[in-house]
This record gives sequence, C-alpha cells and structure tokens, in this order.
Amino acid sequence: MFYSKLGLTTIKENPSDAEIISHQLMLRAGLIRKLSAGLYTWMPIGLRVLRKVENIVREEMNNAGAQELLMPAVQPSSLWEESGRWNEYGSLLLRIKDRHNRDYCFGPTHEEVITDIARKELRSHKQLPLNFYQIQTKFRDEIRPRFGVMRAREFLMKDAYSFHLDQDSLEQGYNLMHETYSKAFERMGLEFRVVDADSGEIGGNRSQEFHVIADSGEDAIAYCDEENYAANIELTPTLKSQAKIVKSKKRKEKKHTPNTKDIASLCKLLKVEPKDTVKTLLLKGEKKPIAVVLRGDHQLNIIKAAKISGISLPVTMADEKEIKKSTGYDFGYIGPIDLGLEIYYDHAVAEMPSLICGANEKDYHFVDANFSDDLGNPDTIDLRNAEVGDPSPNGRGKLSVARGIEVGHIFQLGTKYSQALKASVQDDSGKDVPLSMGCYGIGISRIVAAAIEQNHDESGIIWPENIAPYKVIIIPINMHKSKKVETAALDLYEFLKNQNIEVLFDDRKIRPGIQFADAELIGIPIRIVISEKGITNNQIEFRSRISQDSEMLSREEAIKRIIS
RNA sequence: CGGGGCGUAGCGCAGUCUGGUAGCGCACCACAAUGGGGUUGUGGGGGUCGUGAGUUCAAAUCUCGCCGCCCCGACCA
Repeated sequence: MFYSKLGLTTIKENPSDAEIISHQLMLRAGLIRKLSAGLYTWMPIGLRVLRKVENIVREEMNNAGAQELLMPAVQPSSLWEESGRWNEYGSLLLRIKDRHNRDYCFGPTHEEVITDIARKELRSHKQLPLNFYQIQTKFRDEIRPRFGVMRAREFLMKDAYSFHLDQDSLEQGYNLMHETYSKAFERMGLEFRVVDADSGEIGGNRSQEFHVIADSGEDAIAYCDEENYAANIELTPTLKSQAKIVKSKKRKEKKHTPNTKDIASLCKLLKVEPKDTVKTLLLKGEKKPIAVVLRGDHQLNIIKAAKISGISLPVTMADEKEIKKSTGYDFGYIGPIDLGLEIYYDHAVAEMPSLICGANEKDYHFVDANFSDDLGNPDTIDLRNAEVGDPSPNGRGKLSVARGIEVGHIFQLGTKYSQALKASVQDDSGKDVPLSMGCYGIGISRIVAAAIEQNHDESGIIWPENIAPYKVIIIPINMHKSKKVETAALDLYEFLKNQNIEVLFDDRKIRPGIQFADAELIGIPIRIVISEKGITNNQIEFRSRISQDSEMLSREEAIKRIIS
C-alpha cells in the first residue's frame, strides 16, 4: 500500500482529552477518531489491526470446533423480560423504540438471543455439545466511557455460547475455551494472566478472566507465584490469622478528639498510624443500617459485604442523616461499643492488640479499646480487600498485586438462562433436561488498546508482529530527486508484495525525519530505508521497531530477514 | 446520578475579568532554499467563537436556558 493512499494524518501533539497512553497513541497514529462519547471510527490502519485480532480469535475458535453465526445487534424487549434482565440490567442497557412504539435494546450481550436459538433448534442430546460464537458490535451505555476504545460504549466483541447436557460436558467445553483463549492471546504476543473472577450480573458458577498485564489496567489482580494462584482482588479471600494475638494490657480510655471525622485527622491528632484504628462503616440494610468494622487502613470489599444477610443491594453507605436517625450519633464518631446496631467485624480487627474507635459521642474516641474485653470477642468474617503481602489464600507464600486489563472472560452459566427461557433437550431416557450453558467473551476492540499499553515507547506503538497493520514499511529517501532510489524502492515493494508480505510504501514527498517519526509512531515492526548512498554500496537499511538497531544488508539478506 | 471543569480554525491554546476590526503555535496550500531524524524563509487558505434567547449603538466577552465534551466520585464514619 502506498502511504499517500491511506488518508492517514498523524498528530504531533497529544489531544487534551486522552488520558492513557494507548488512547493518546491511537489518536496520534490515526487509528481511531472520536465521533461522540464512547463512539469511535476505526480508521484504515486501526481497522487493519482490529481485523488481525478478530481473525486470530476466529481461527482459534474455529480450531476448537466452535461455529460462527451472527445475531442481530438490536433485540426485542420481550426476550429480556423473559430472562428478567430488562429491569435487572439497568441503565447500561440502551433502550430504543421502533415506529410502533415497541421496546427494543441495542444488545450489550446475547445470552437471551442465543438461548432463544437453542430452544428453537435443539431437541436432542445427540445435537450436543455445541458452541456458537459471533463477532458483533455491542453497546453498553457505560456510566463513564473513558480511555478511548478501552471503555467505549460501542465496541467489538467476540461472544461464544456453549450448550451441554450436563455439568461434566460443560466443564470440558469450558476448559477447551480456556485453552483456546490462551492460544489466541499467545498468538497476539500479549503477556496475560488468567484469574478467578466474580461472575457479576451475568450469573452462574465458575468464571475466570483473562487480563493483559499493564499499569494502566482498571482491575487489580492478586497473585501468588509460588502456587500459581491468581484472582481479581475483588474476589481474593483474606484469611483469619493463625498467629497468637498479644493483647494490650491497657484499659480503654475516652479521649477528646475534636475535628477528627476521618482517619487521617484522627491519626494526626493522636500521633498513631491508620492501622492502629478501626473504622465503623454503616451500610444500608433492609430494615436498619448494618455496621461493618474494619482496620483503619483496610478497604471494604463490596462483593464480600453483599453477602451479609439483610443488607440492601447494591451495597451503599448510609449517609450522615441516616446515621443520625438510626443511631442518634454523629457522623465521624461512630464506634462499635454500644452502637445498638447489628455489627460485622473483619478478621483483621481481632488481631489488633488494642484499637482506637469512635466513642459514639461527638468529638470523642476510645483509645486502647480491646477486642475481647470491650467488644466481647465476637466472630469475625472476611470483609476487606486483599493487599500486597497478605498470605495467599492457598496457604503458601504471599500475595503480590498487579494491574490488568480484562480482555477475556469465561463463565459456566449453568442453567440460569435455559431455565428462564425454557431451553431443554431430551436425554437418552427421553426426559427433558435444561441445557447447561457456558459463555465466553473476548473484547476485540479493547485488545487493540491493551496491546498498545503493553507495547510502546517514547516514539510510539510497537506492534507485536501478528497484529501489526503492516509488517514492513519502505522509506525511500528523497525519492522524487533520485530515479535510482525510486526504482530500487518500488522494485523491492513489488517483490515483497508478490511474496504476500504486507508492506507499506512511504511515497510522500516529505523530509526523512517526518517519515521516520511516523513509521515509529504507527509502530510498523520492520523499517527498510532505501537511499542513494545505500544503493551505491549495494546495501539497504534494515531496522526493527523493537531493537531500534539499524543494519546495512544486501537486498537478498534483507528480503530473507523480512520473510523469515 | 452527584461534584468540578471546558466548549474560539483539523489539533493544542490565548483573548472573556474590564463589551469596540478574532489571534498564536502546529497542521494545510503555493513558491524558494535545504535534503538521513518533525529544516528554514516568504506568501496564502480556513472560524455560524457549541447553541437559542435576552441586555446593549455594539456581545467570543455580560445574563438566562439548552446541548456537547472531559475529569473526579465507598475507602468519610
């Protein structure tokens, strides 16, 4: 392809609204252009990358025996009402009406549609197992779309759904997808990790996420290398300490602590660390608020809190007014002693030799309170987020934390949708059995951004070879001045094209500096420079985007290196 | 949704407080010089100042409405 035909414009300055590197580089390199919040046009170069990713996924899915189909992007409300998600899914669902005022949505996912297909098409266990997939544009009306295509509203996703007679078969199908995903991400040249995950609103049993490791990732992953344990931090259990607790001999004492509504100011006043304090959080409950008590430096884990019986979902903090109303006490000075509400304690609170807590009296805290003497040594539960250095849940080694970008998610759904939508087959005894289902997603468009997050330098993108828009870029130096350069460059271009090498030819009449800078920004893996000087010596310059080393090679050697 | 910010040329911004000919850098076009790392000079094209109403002799600038975009949002008890 000739560069001049791409309609490509690169940008030297960073657009002001791009926060993360992949978003900046995608805009600067002309891969995408924004139409509106969370809506992007894929420009020719960007689309080439998108298609590469898509095709790797498609090939691996096909290899695994999955069947591609294509479902409508727009779906009738009736199916969603049947599954119960028309209300459950909330405002992520983009609802639209047709001319007859009938309700539709732009599909954020396709469990309902595929289950509808299954119930209409599948009659016998002999048709199972099956895996259908599609690569389709989805729309989720995100609260806050951001980071370009990373969290866009409209995005391209591969979603697959498998159907099984029983759990055993589902597990086989699930494991096959696990393998398939690993192969696909390996082919894309991405460093990734598979982690245990929450199945969220899709529902179901087992679920794992595939994360591309990158500092800008939205999810924190806790992992233990010793035992190959990895889980989304939201889901990582924290353990009750087995160590013997040395309890402080001091007796609790009430201290005057004005203007210390938060942990930071309390610590400053008393000259202590947050880990010496506890915080008492009031969460909305079905009847009265429910108190949870955590060490001052720990963070409440919402998923864990959601399991407390009687709690209102989604988990929300009670506000100042509600606190006053339900306890009679003041915001900022709530503590577990004589609170008069149901209280849940995190494991770590029991391990504190003494603790500092609100005294349920404005401007007063207790210091040197004691878990057994003053709180009555209650049972504790797991309520907090795991942290770096916590013991690994498998009992061996300590946890580290990395950030990751979720690019794939596999679920064992079980029979949630097949029961709701009455999709069943007859087993070999003639009995109707609801289908066991798995579902498996890959964020195709997000992968493009994730790949950039993981592969870039100051000059621009460094594409892994298998997803690069072009493999080679030929840069002739001052071609318009030198017939020799033009002939040699075009000759090599034609040759490589005939070898089915994806090659970009920079035919622009501009200074070499700009050509080099653009080639690096766009991230083409191999750069070939053809110049008057080189031709005289029978040499051309070969340079890899990764190593940045230039080598002068003969035409034959260069071709060999490109093709290999 | 709550809080904050922004909307002026393709991009990045100044001008708004204090109303009076719409500017700068990059990009773009032409010419010339230069010719292996975003070169230089000269000349040029391009803007309903987000939008609607109001105030005024006069509005990018003041007032009100609307729209759009961006950032932050349990971690406070």
